[in-house]
Amino acid sequence: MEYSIEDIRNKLSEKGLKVTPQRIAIVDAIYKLGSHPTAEKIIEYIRQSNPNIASGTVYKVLDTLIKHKLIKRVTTDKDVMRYDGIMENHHHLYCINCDVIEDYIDEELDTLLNNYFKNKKIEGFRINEFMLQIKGTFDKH
Amino acid sequence: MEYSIEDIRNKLSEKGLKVTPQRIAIVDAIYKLGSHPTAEKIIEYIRQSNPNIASGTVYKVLDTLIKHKLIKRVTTDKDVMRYDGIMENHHHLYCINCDVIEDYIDEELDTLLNNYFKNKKIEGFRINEFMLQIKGTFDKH
DNA sequence: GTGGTTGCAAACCCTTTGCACGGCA
DNA sequence: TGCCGTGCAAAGGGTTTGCAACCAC
Repeated sequence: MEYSIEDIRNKLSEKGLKVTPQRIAIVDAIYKLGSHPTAEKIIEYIRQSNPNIASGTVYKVLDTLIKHKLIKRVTTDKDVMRYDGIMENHHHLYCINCDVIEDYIDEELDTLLNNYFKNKKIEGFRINEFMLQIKGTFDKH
Repeated sequence: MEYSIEDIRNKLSEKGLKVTPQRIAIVDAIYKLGSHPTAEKIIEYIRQSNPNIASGTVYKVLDTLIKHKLIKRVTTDKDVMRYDGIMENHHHLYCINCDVIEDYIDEELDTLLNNYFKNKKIEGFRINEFMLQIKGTFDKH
């Protein structure tokens, strides 16, 4: 992903959020870490350059970012939360053996699903978005 | 879902698990409660008829049932775990406003996805199964 | 200036663990 | 009888909360 700190500042102020060093560092960490980090990984990364950040702050900022749709939570069946900086609709590959989660972007698939549900309504339910979870194994493991 | 206690006893012993009242009660609770209950809901339900069951026991049994593929964990972006007694491949409808999760069974969709990924391989990844998460709102809410 | 943010530490809550007792095979 | 499963209570660990100090705007 290509981005600059200035981009992050802009994203924050567009949402009416105060631009603080902590918030910049957290968004930056999520982008840099890439692989759907846990809060712990984010804290660990930020403390390299900013040892004084409080973990409570990180959790609060993550919540704020989610509320303002700057990041998403990744759904898993584990009890630690993971975060995702990509806001465009996309899908995920889950490894059965380890806890790697990779992004899967496939516009052809999106079209297929959109067309399918354009005709096939689900009674009593209004669809907002969908996300395919693909479980399997990475060859490299 | 149609089932009897005898069915549950059979499922347990088929997997080589000892048939205990607690295990029967837990599987029965998941089937009866239906709507992807949390551990807390399961405990609450069972205590109506069996007030002495320990919560530790419930968690241990749930783990055992998952390991032996009698139930599944439902993936969410919340920090409480939820459980699902349906083992056949199926999808889920997630309500954006509340925490209702409903099953969505659609064989036509399964066929569509299977055919799509029969041709379109994902490089470096071997697909085991997929599950579509459909987010939106229920009219009734 | 002032209201939103941060740091800190304690509280929370769901889940896990250890161990002795109990009950299914 | 042997061993797996249960109850109990304590520990664990990720996340949330309260409050005073701070700092973007």
